[in-house]
Amino acid sequence: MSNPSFSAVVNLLQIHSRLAERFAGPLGAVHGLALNELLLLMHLERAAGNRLSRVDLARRLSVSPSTVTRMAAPLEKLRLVGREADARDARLAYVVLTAGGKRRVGEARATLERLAADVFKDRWTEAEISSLNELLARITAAQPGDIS
Amino acid sequence: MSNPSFSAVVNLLQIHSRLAERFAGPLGAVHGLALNELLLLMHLERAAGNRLSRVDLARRLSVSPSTVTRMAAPLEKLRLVGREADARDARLAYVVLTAGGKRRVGEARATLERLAADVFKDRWTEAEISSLNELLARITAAQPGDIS
DNA sequence: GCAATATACTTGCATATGGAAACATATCGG
DNA sequence: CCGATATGTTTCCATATGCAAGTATATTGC
Repeated sequence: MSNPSFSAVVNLLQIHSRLAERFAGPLGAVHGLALNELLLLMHLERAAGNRLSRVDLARRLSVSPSTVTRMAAPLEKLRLVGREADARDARLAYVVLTAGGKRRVGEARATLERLAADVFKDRWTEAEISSLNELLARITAAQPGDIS
Repeated sequence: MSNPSFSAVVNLLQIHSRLAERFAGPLGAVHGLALNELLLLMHLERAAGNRLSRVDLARRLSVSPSTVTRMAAPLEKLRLVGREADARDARLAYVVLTAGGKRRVGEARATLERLAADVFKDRWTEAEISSLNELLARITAAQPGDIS
């Protein structure tokens, strides 16, 4: 195809579908987490004080605030996250990573790292993977909250 | 992060969410199509005879067969696709692109090309975009039915 | 200080999707 | 040829998600 921007975007969309499909099984079976739940926990892991407000999480995950509310509920039930209020602003309901949540996200990230490595297992050099990563990082650059 | 495979995969997942969010509005408003519907139509556009069976479409889109069945229904109602039987195998129900479907996918693809160009509008050289595209294409390489 | 507006969160509703089951048809092994 | 198995499609059910509306709190303009 003669339009690299278009091809790149279409390839990216297709790769996502395949990876999500491929990762869902292992992450669910081994750690009881959906891929989006793991990303949520990883954002908390990176955040100052291991906590973020729901709208902040929504922005970082590119989902709606209502989705964050509903994603957080079962994670809270599992004691992987907790809820904290803000002393100054009573509207805020922070999602906080618990000790158990830290442990779990560490384990699940290890699995995701292995799955990610499998993606490039064949016919990829370290330099190529790094090159791809840097190009992708340029797209996410403007985004708040980097967990990569 | 010291693990490029992992970073690349995480970046890729995040970019997808952002792009899907960003593309959904224009595609829906201008062409009345969801992003996944456009991808389905693009697969038909590329396929021999502009037609594919439902399981084949499911594989190419990385969705379940039931999803294809339900995605095809409204597109058929809009006369963008039709249904054809196979002379040899009565189980198959091909999804076929109609003349109207060809027109629509052409228009919508033009919009997606513009949206894709916007992604790289700032701080990207042609060479960088091509480089990214080639690296992404290597991940999709093993996949049947390239529409990029 | 108060009304108007903005922001954070939650809930109700509609839609999208995967998996299992049901069904039809095809293929295979004998 | 026939039973067993495999494949393609659809439907049922459960889950995930966005949007709009509702509620609570904060900020802003006067």
